[in-house]
Order: sequence, then C-alpha cells, then structure tokens
Amino acid sequence: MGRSPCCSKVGLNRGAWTALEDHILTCYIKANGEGKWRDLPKRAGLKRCGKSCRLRWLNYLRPDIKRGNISNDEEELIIRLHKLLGNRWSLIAGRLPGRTDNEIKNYWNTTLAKKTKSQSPSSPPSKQSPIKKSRGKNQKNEPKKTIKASDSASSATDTRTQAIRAKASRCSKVVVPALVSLPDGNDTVNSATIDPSKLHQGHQYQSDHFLNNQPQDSIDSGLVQCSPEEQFEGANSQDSNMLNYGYEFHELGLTCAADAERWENNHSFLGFEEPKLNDFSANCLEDNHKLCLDSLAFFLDCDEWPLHI
DNA sequence: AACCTGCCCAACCGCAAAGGG
DNA sequence: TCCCTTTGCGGTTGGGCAGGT
Repeated sequence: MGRSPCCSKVGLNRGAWTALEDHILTCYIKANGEGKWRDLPKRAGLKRCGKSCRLRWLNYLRPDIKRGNISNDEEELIIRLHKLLGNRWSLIAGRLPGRTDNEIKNYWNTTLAKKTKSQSPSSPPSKQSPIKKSRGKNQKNEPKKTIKASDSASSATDTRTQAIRAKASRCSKVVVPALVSLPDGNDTVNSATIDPSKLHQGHQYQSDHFLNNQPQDSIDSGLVQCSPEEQFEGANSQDSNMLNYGYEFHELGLTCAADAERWENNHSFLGFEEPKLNDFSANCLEDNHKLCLDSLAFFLDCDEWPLHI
C-alpha cells in the first residue's frame, strides 16, 4: 500500500503488517515500552522503519484501542468537534477514548463528511460524492482527485464557523505549581517538576491549590494557568491531551471568570469524569481515557460557548 | 463467471514542532 | 542561536473487497 518506497528504505518491509510482525512489535513494546521508535525495529528485529512501527502500534496494536462500531454519541461528538476544531484529528481523537486519529479521519472522510454535507442546506447534494471521486482500479492513470486539505477544511467551514486552530504540543515534564504531596515522604514541594511517568505509577500528587493559587487576574483573564508553556512543558501524547485541556480551554476563548469558576464547580467541562480542577491529580492522568461523552456534549451545548456554531 | 465501479481503511509521505547538543 | 534528530500530525494513496452489471 501507499506510495512507492523511498530510496532510504530499500530492504525494509512495507505494506500490510503480518501477524508475526504484529506479535513481535507488541511483545517488544510490552517488554520495553514505547518510544525510541527509530531504534526499535533494529532492537526488535523488525524490517520496518521506526515510523511504520509507531504508526502500527498507535493505530492498531495498542491494547486500549476500540475498533469499528462508532456509536451515535461518538459520531455526533466527532461532527461537533470537527465543527470546532477542523481537521485536528488528533485533538478530536483525544476526546474519544480508544479511538485513533487515523480512524476518526477515515470515518470522517468516508462517512461523516458526506453526511454533514448533505445535511447542510446551503450545499445541495451532488450526484457524486462531494468528497471523494472514484478510486476505481481502472482509473489509476487519471489524475487523482482526493481531498485536499483546503477542500476538506473548506467543506467544514464553508457553511459554518471557522474552525479553531488550537495548537497541540508535546510535554515531557509536568510542572505542578505548588504544594505537591510526594509519595516519598516529602510533604510538599513548590513548583515541582515531576516526571509524568511517576504520575502513572499511582502516586497521588495533590495539587489542591492548583487553581486556588492562580492569580486572580489570571482567572479573570480566563487563563487558568495550565498552558503547556506555563505549567506543562511539552507533552507526551496521551498525557498531553489531558494537560492541554487547560491550554485549549484558553485557546477556545473561554476567557471569562465564569468559565474558570465553572471549572471549579465541577461541571465536567472538558470531559474528565468528576473533574474538579482542584483535584487535578494523578487519578485524572490514570483515568485519562474515561472521557465522558455526556459532559462533552454539555460543553458543546454550553450557552456561554463563545462561538456560533 | 467475469468485469466494472465505488468504498473502506491501513499505511505511506512530507512537513513542522519539539528536544537536545 | 544554530543545527541535527526524533516525534507527531494531517493529507494522500492504493490494495482489497462488496455490490452491481
């Protein structure tokens, strides 16, 4: 599948993965963890490039992945998030536990784009799919007519609000601003820089003052201080989705004190289960897939949503 | 049965951001 | 600050399959 091999990858396997390759990769990652993708194939004994291994793991082999059977709730959520975020598949996927960006992207391109297009009163349905031309095998010599980024984006925005381009970022460290209870007997540290991997070890870091310690003007200005630049440095994928909520919260323009207050008042604002920001803790990180569709629906339905969708 | 058409989706690519020396 | 490497993201491709002719 895919394009012709690039010269630098001659000798490597390409295309569909075999069951054996899947097994090798899965066993290796279970034993050694993710990361170091470049070296992984060599160490695992796979004739694949690291990029391919990473993709295979993230999109297919991870144990927490749900496949197929996208529910109505999920579908609705995808549509609404796409209205908000545009083709930010990784961000959208971050709010659908067990779903990958690739799956959502494919689902959108094959199903939802047509559906939303046909539901749009300003764009009457055409005879052919508005998104995809035929990809019949006998048409290989014809110029490809697939979705361009601009096409796709415009299809999402022509008749709707311009999508918000919240920027995702990576995190490698988490800086908890104050009064962090450490598991090793040290009661508190200030502005502790914590290895997020520790958060996955069940350690109960309590950042009770997480919000309370924010300067009032920060709250008034809507910047609940958890942008990656200011509180979370960088991201490691799934954690970053959690940590970036605050960032996106700001990016999405929820910049009034009422919004911050609602965080405090536990309105499940962006989908944490029982997410008091004051209790923002390892539990959240551990449960980062327990996103609540209902609460996301609440978020999207919020009257105070600053954009017209 | 053979061929054609259209769709699905896994996997690829290029690019940009982040990280590190 | 620059440069190189690594990682992640979004767009694109084409093999495989189902259904139609």
